Amino acid sequence: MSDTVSDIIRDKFNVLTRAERKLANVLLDNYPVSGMTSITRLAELAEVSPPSVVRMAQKLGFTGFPDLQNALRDELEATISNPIAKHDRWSQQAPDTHILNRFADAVIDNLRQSLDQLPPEDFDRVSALLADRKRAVYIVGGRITHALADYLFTHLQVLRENITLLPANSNIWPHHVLNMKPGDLLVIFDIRRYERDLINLADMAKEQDVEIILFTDQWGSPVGKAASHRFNIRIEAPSAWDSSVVTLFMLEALTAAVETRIWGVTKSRMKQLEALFDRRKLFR
Amino acid sequence: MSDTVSDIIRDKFNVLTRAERKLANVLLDNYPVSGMTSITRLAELAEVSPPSVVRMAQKLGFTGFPDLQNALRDELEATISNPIAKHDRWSQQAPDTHILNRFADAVIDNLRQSLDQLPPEDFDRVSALLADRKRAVYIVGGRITHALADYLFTHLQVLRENITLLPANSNIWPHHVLNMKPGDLLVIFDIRRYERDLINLADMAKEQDVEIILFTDQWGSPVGKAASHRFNIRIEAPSAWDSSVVTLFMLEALTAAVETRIWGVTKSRMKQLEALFDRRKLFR
DNA sequence: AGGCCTCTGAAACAATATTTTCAAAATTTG
DNA sequence: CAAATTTTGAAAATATTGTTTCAGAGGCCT
Repeated sequence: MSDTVSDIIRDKFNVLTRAERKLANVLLDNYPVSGMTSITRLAELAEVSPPSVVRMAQKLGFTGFPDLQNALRDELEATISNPIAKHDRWSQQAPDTHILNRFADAVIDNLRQSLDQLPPEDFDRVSALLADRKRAVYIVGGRITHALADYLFTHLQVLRENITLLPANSNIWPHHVLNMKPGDLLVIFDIRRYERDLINLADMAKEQDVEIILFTDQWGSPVGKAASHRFNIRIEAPSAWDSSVVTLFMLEALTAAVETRIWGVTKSRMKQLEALFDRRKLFR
Repeated sequence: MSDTVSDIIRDKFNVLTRAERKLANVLLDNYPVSGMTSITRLAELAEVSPPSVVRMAQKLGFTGFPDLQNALRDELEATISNPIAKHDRWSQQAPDTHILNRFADAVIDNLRQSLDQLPPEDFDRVSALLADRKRAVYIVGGRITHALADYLFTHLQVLRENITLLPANSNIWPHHVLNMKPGDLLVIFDIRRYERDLINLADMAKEQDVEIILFTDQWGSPVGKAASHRFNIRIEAPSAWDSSVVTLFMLEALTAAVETRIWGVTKSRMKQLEALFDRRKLFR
C-alpha cells in the first residue's frame, strides 16, 4: 500500500517553504479532519493564501487540492470503518461473485447496520418486559414471518409460562384479544409487504392497554404507530426476497437475554422438560 | 450536548420520503465519512438528485447541505480527537460485554467457519437438485428446527410447484413416504438433540431411492449416513440454546441460487401470486 | 378508474471553491 | 548592497458546488 498523506508531508517537510510549513502543521494537527474543509478556510486557519495551499498539494504529488482531500477522506474511511466489515473472502474456495459470498456480504452489512441503529437500552427494556412473568405474551407473524414467530414461540415457551402463538388464520384473532389483559405483551412481526390484518390486530390490542413489541424492516410497518417498542431491522439481500437472518439473530439474542434474567425459573423448567422427553424416549 | 446527526436521522426516519431514505441509508452506512463529499457525489452515491439532498438537510433542521456537513465534521473531530472513544461503532452504543455484541461475535464466527467447511460445488449441486422441477421436494424439521423447515417451505413454494412440508406429527409421515418417487428430494433438518423419528423417516425414504439433503450441526446427525448431501453448520451461541442464524442464512442463499436457476418459472409464479393477493386485498 | 396530492429530478441560477496570473515582497547570492 | 531568484498573496478567471424553480411522475385515496 502507498504512503499516507501524513507520511508524504513528513517526507518532504524540508523542501517545503515557510507558508507551506505553516500549512503542513495545521494539517498534521488534528489529522486528518482539519483537511476536510474548503481550501479557503484551511488557508485562513494556517494564515496563508489559498494559492499556497494549491501549490503545496501539487508539490506533494497531487493534481490539486481536491485530489489531496480525497486521499485524506479515503484514509479516514479506512481508519474508521468496522474491522468486521473488512474481510477478504468468506468462502475462500468460492469466487467473490458466488451467491454464498454475496449473501454473506449482504447479511453482515444488515447486521452491522441494524445493531448500529438499535440503542442497547431499548433492547434491554424489551428483554425485561419479556422476563416479567406477570405479563402474558402473545406472538403473531405474517405470511413470511410466520416461521419467525413460531421460532420465538418455541424458545420462549421453554423459558417461561404464559406464551401464546396466534394462529395464521386471522379470523380467530379477536378471540385471543378477548383474553388479553392490560400490561400483557403482543409481539408482532410485520415486514413489507405490510399486512392489513396485523394493523387491525394491533389497534384492537392497543385499546386493551396491551404493550406491543414490533419487529419490522428499516422502512417501518404502519403498526409502528401502535407499538411501544420497535425493532427496525435491515433486510436487504441479493435476491427477490428479503433476508430474515438478522431478525432471527435479534430473536436469539433477546431469548438469551431473557434467559439470563430469569435463569432460576428457566433452569427448572428445562430440567422438567428433559424428564418429560426422557419418558417419551423422543431422542436417541 | 445536542443530538448527533445520526440521532436526528433516526428520529425522523419515518417522516422521510423514499429518496430521502435512500440518502439516509447512504449517510448512516460508513458514518460519518460518507457525508464528507460534495452534494453532487453524495446524490450520485444514493442515486437521487442533488435537490433531494438539500431538501433532506433542511428537513433535518439544517439551513442547507454545508450546514449539515459542518455538523458531521464537528462530530468526527470530537470522536477522533478523543483518544478514549473507540472507533468501533458497535461498541459505541453497547459495551463489548453486552449480549448483543457477544452474540454478534459468535454468529460471525459461525458463519465464517461454516462457509469455510462448505465446498461451493456441494452447494451448487444441491441448488441444481432443488431447481429440477421433475423432482418433488419434501421438507421436514424437528422440534426446534420446525420453524426453519417452515421457512424454507414458504419460500420454495413460491419458486416452484411440488413442495410439501411434512407435519410436526410424525405419525403420519409414512403416508407421505408412500407418495415419494425415486429421485424425489427429502430435506431434513436435524440438529442435536437428534430425533429418533427423523432417522426412521430417512431410512424409509432412502429405501424408495429418495435423495436426502440434510441440514445438521458440526457434529453431524446420524441421518448423515442416509443423506446424499449434507450441510454441517456451526451453531454455537452464548446461550443455553444453539443458534439457527447460519442455518437460516444457508436456506436463504440456497433459495436465491434456485431462484436464479429457474427464474423464468419463478417470475411468472410470483406475478400470478401478486395478482391473487391483489384480489384478496390482503396487503395495504 | 380518475382526481388529488406529494414527491422527484431537470434545468436554470446563485454562491463558493479552486486555480491561474502576475506583480510585489522576501530571500538569497555574488 | 544590489541584482537575481524565489516565494507570496491579490485579484481575475475558471470550475464546481449548492439552491431554487417548476413541470411531470408516481403514489394514495375515494
